Amino acid sequence: MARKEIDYLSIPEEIADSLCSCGGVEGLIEQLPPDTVFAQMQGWYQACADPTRLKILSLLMIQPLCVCVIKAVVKMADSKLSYHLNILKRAGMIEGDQQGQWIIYHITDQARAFLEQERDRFQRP
Amino acid sequence: MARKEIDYLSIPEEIADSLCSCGGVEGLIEQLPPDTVFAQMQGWYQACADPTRLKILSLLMIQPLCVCVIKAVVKMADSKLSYHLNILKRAGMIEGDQQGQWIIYHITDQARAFLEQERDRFQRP
DNA sequence: ACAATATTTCAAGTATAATTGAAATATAGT
DNA sequence: ACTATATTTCAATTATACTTGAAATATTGT
Repeated sequence: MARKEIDYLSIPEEIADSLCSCGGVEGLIEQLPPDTVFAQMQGWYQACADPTRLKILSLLMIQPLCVCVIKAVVKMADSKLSYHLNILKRAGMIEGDQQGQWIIYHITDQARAFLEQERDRFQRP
Repeated sequence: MARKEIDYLSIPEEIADSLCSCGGVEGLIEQLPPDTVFAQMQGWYQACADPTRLKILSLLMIQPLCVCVIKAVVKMADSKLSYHLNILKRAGMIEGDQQGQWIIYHITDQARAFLEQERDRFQRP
């Protein structure tokens, strides 16, 4: 029955063979995680898909910082920086605590673990 | 000298202290990777920032597949699928080999390593 | 050479994300 | 209460990414 399904697709033999042994197209689909997982992952990577935000995360790996210091490093308008901070916050990558007049951002454990893993992949030739 | 720099920013004491001991704003900047690294990372995560593309990668983790089988799984128009395949290809996450009439895509080692790491982070509650 | 299938490319339209500058909020010090 | 500083929010614009359908390319079999 999986065979029928594969036949009418007309595909190369090698692919057909291994496809058969994993249940055809239906078998492949069953092996995939549910779409909710892809949606979650997409959100996380989207938050990382910006050089400014990656720099901010990298910065907060060093130590927690208030917005004005982050701003002094990344050199951009307040509102722009705030926009990016908010995206990182919504993604669960940073958290901010009001301390007097200032808001001090720190990186979350999740994000720190992720970036430590990723550091090796991107910072070694 | 780092002290002066920090003073005129007006920041909370705790931050100022640790900032001082790491060379002020200049010290922070020096600890960051060069911008080229952030650009590279950005490209990679951007390629991952789409549920369709994540599904395709997930699929190719199982076995190499021709476009028509991928299409049977993700259920979308040829041109749309081709667009996403091209993005993954440009990012160095998949490669395609013409085999007769078909093009068979496989995931690259880099992408496989990345997704194996990431699987743990997203597939365990 | 021709027809059929697989895949990509292109141009136009639509949707989403990023930037900008002004206005709003919050806190601290006077 | 008033001023100054820090940060965020908002609405409008601009830029980028995604989608669509038609046309182009490439390969195979006749």
